Amino acid sequence: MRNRLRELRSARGWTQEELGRRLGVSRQAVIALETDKHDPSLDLAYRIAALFGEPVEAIFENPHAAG
Amino acid sequence: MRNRLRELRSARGWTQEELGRRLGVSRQAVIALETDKHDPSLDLAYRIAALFGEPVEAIFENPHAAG
DNA sequence: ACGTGATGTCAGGAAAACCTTACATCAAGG
DNA sequence: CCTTGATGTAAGGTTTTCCTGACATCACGT
Repeated sequence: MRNRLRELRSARGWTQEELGRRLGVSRQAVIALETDKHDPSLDLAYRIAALFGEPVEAIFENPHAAG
Repeated sequence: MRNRLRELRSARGWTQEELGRRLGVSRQAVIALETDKHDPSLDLAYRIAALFGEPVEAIFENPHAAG
């Protein structure tokens, strides 16, 4: 699922390790998300949205969105 | 994670099996969500939101929400 | 040339989200 | 009483998400 994670992270000058620390996940998990290896759990998606102050849909593209 | 799945489903008069069919998951998956056995994947959460025409955050309570 | 930091990959494992099948309960109707 | 439909539980298996640890690369500064 396409996302703006790398864009949002580097806009804040954070490393993948720093982002992982702030989200409570490993650096590998961050890499897997940024490189589209897999999708986040809903709970992790909510933590990411809270951290960046944006709705989930604004960060992770919804492939089932209406319209 | 608390959610309004059962409320939204029964408001439409659907059975758990019918909802599972519309979402492309098993009846057990629907039960597990409604009874808080586990959280949906982000992709499934998006399918649910699209089906009911509401944002994800309006269906699944975000425990990390700001404010 | 050397070391350091950031990124990515790989291997192997743990945990959570899904699956199917089977069985129990309980309400409503005939 | 009996059947049927809706719901829930349980067991066992697959797939996906997330983990640690090790290693390769590449840019940068000294």
